[in-house]
Amino acid sequence: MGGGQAHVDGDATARVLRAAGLTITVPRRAVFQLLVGRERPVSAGEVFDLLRAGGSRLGITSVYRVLHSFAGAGIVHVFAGEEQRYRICDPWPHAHLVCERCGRVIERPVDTVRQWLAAARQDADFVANVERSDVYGVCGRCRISGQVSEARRTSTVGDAP
Amino acid sequence: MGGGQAHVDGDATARVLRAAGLTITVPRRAVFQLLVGRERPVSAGEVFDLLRAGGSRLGITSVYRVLHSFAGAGIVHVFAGEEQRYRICDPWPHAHLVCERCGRVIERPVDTVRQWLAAARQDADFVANVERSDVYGVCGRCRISGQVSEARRTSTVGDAP
DNA sequence: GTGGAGTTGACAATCGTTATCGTTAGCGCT
DNA sequence: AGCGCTAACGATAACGATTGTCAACTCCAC
Repeated sequence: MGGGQAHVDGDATARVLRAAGLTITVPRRAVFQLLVGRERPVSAGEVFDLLRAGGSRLGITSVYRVLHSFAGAGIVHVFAGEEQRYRICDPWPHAHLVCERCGRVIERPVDTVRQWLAAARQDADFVANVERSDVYGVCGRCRISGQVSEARRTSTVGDAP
Repeated sequence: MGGGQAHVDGDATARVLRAAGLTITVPRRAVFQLLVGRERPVSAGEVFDLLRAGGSRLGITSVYRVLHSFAGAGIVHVFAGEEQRYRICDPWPHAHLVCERCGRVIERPVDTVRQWLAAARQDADFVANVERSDVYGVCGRCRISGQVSEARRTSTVGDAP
């Protein structure tokens, strides 16, 4: 236990929040740090449970408020479903590829999907908003391992540092 | 008031339901006929309200049950969101293009989007499930008219025959 | 350190959806 | 056409996720 990369990103969190135009508060730091590094989106309830388990006193109402402020500032993406799930996302334009097996999300720059844009426009006179369109499928990891897990339904602890 | 094409499709409805392996009941006929021909998905609440306005005594519970049976049989597609919305869809493999302006849904055969499949697979080692991935964007009609309506949020009466 | 605006926390209310259960109706069979 | 079994229905209550309210509390500029 020497030099310590313990909470080195404490300031990085502040930097992200400030850049997003949000004031820096304890709840926002807590939620952001819980979200950072996770591949799978988590629900508000999961955020609440995980924070409580970690000793936080944050209320469920505040969890929702914080997540909304993040979504409004564009630093998290909201995934629709029976319950909404949240995940930190990059500031630049990108598409979301959601694995149906393991639930993890892959972000790819919009440039990559220009072919789809072109095809849709030509075929259906439709200009796709790739950033808003979550694409479901199977990621390379799961295709290889052929696993069966349900994902997006089971708890998702143990995916972030 | 002559020959009458009044309820000519009464039997067509029955044919669809039977082909889907569902028994034919009054509530299922009513919901199906309300859904048929609509470009925009409707919520369970809207189905309920519209049917009630039309004199039906169908309960909200039954609306959900009927919609679920339709979804299970594959004759409607469920659109995720704050509230779920339902729309009749074709039996063959297809992608859904959802207009963010007017809310209408365009179906395109899967073949059309093979390019996207290929691009995603090569770039992210990801095999897209095009049938499950609703793509949001702006349809040709709205791009031309440049209208501002909210859609998917306002009531959607007056879109089906 | 102080003040004011923005944020938080607890509680209650709301909304969409599902479970329960007694009643009813579809439909194969006679 | 009538009978009976099973599936479907309707009303009500329950449920879970999300939002509204409002007093107490922080963040941060001064």
